[in-house]
Order: sequence, then C-alpha cells, then structure tokens
Amino acid sequence: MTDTPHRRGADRTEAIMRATLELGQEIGYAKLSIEAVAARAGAGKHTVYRRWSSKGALLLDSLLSLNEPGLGYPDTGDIVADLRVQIYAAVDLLTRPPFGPLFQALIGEAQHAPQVATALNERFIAPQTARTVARLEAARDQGQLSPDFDLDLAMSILSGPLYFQLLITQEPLTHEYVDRILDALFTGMGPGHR
Amino acid sequence: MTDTPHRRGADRTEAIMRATLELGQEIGYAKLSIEAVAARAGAGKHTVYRRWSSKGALLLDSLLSLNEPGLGYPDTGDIVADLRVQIYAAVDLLTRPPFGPLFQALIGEAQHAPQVATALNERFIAPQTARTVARLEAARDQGQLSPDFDLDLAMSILSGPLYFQLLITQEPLTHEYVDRILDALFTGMGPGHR
DNA sequence: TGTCAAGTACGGCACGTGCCGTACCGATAA
DNA sequence: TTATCGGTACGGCACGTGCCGTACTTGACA
Repeated sequence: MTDTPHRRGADRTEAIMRATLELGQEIGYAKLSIEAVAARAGAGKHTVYRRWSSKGALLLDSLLSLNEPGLGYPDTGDIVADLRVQIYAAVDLLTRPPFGPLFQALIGEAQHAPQVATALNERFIAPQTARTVARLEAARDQGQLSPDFDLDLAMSILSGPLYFQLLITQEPLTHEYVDRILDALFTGMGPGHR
Repeated sequence: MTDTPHRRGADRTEAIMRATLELGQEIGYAKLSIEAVAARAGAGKHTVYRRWSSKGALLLDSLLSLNEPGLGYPDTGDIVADLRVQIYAAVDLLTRPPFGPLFQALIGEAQHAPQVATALNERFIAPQTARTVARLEAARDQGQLSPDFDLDLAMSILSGPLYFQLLITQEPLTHEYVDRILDALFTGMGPGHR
C-alpha cells in the first residue's frame, strides 16, 4: 500500500501538504519552491498546480490541515477566564512550530497577494474572531458586560496587540502579556485618565 | 543636467529611490524587480546592488526618503487631543499612496526577511513608538495619568488594532476608528466589566 | 460476476521565460 | 590615474506549461 505508485486523490493531496510543512519548517517559506515540494512528495508539478493556484494557497491549506479547532473554547460563565483560555490557545498556536513561523510568513505573503489575504481571512481569522465575539456577546446578554459594550472593538483590542508583537516588533508572545491586555480591557488602565 | 550621462553619488541614489517608488506604485511591490528599477533610473544593476543588499532594503530607504517626520506631534497639555493628532497623522501616512501600500508590502517582506524586519523596526517603528510613549510619559509625570499607568501596554493598544486592520482584516483605517480606540483606552469600555 | 475499452489522474521530463546576482567592458568624471 | 558609472553578457534557479507513457477508475456489456 505504501509503495504502490500513482496513488490518487486525497492521497496525493495529503502527501503534498505534508511535504509543504516539512520543507517549510526545514528551509523556511521564502526558500520553499513548488518544485521542491513536488519532489519531496514524489509528485509531479502538475499535481500541485492542479489543486493550488499559488504557494500561498498551498501553505494555507497545509496549515489548516494541522489545526484542530474546537479545543479550549469553554463557557464556564466567567467571561474573563474563558477569554483567557481562548487567547492562550491562540498564542500557543501562533508560537508553536511549525504552525507559528509558517503562519507568520503566510501573513507576509498575503500583503502582496490579495487572493491569499482573502482566503486567510475567511478561513482562519474570521472564524477565530467569530468565536471570541460570540463569547463576548453571550456575556453581554447575561449582563456581565454593559449593554453598550463594543464587541468588535474589544475583539480588536484583544487581537491587535498580539499580532502587532508577532508581525512588527517581533517580541515574544507570552501568556503574561495576554493577562495584561485582559486586565486593561476589563478593569481599565490603572485608575487611568483623570 | 538631465541628459548628462554618468552622474555620480547621491544623484544616482535619489534617482534609484525615485524609480523604486514610481514603479512600486505602478506595478506593485511583488512585481517590482531590481532590473526594472535600474532601467527606469537609467542606472546599472551594479549601482543598485552596491548600495542595497535586497529589494526590501531599497524600498525601506525609498519610503523613508519621502516621510518628513516632526509634523504634528504637539504637546498642548491635553494628552488625548495630542495623541489623537499623532495617530491621525500615522493613519494618514499608512493610508496615502504611495507610502501606504508599499509600506504594507514591506511589512509583508519583513515576515520572511529578518534583516528587513530589523531595519524596519529600528528606522521606522521604534522612533514612531518612542514619540508616542514619550508623550504618554510626560502626561503621567504631569499627573494626567495615574502613576502606575502602563506606557508600553497603552502604546500596544493604540497601535495594535490599527496594524491588525491594515495587515489582517484589511478593513479601511479611519479617524473614527482611532477615536473609538482612544475612548476605550482613556474612558473604558462603556461601564465595562462588572 | 467477469472482461475490456474509454476516460482520467498521475510521475517524469523538457521547454521557454523572467529575474537573480556577478563579472566584465568601455566611457566619464574627479 | 583612479574610482565610479551605464551597459551587456553570463550562469543559475524557479516559474508555469506542454507532452508522453503509465496506472488507476469507471461503466457498459455479456
């Protein structure tokens, strides 16, 4: 079964995505070539191009293939604790190889490939955002947040600084940093402006 | 002056950076090639490679050459109003062509070119951040903010969501959005968590 | 159920193209 | 003279496509 040549369909798809992740981890996204991926997977270039229109599309599928969603998105009734669990999980994912570095490179690619940007948003960012907003909304409906609490803005304040550190300042993402953001969002910046 | 062949030094540097910005605006960063830049500038490729080690380094210099700092960073005594002016200016810069789109592409490039990332941080992000933090620090020293006000965290909350929209969700950056972030930071998320 | 022909996906190879980064050349300026 | 310049040529690499022979799948027919 393993040696049989000319396997088909999902078989090849998986082999190619696996090769993409392996090579990406070994040599980095920048040096990754479709030719090398095909060779590693024991596939022809046509087979790659038939399913993916670009290196970015291939990497996005490859990354999503190893992201198991549904882990760690609880609703215990404590909105802050639940959000902490969600965002810890997101930070862990963004940090852990091979997902983290390759995902970061994919965001980079998206900056000059609009199709990749759209796909990345629809298939990863938006669902992740939706889960957090849904949890916030539930808390608001249960009276734990004020009725005029701005869900989308809260979401941006939770996510923005994380991606800012990941993509711009390149400082490490830590759970402690997440705690500080949650503190600022829900209890304010110290006594704050006065 | 225009037709004289074999001009030297800073003359050539400026012509090459101008060609980079022109071509970048016309065809986008992804399709921009050193060869095309050299041709447009009437320069040899060697002259480009002598001064810049990569396309990213060239674009960074080109972009910085048209960013005139020192505009709109006032200290009127009103911290919120002053920050608003600063961040409006930053948003305008990030939005206005040719700077905006090319800068965005440069951040993308930085994701898989560490040297570009470092240079981008040192020569653009860090100075910008420092100005904002300095203004916040002055406000804290003057008693307008509480003594334990977290300057760096505030900076992240101000910048993060902006870059998140610019790089990830690709929604338009507006002054109104800046206002909402400032509101959240200095007056809290509605009555907020309770 | 068994056979076989048509259709499809495949691996492998070769091709032309575009851009890379380097090397060399003759011309021009300091 | 000497360093810098524009221009050109070069080898190398990866791109995306076309073609070929093979292996697998499908389904009609007996």
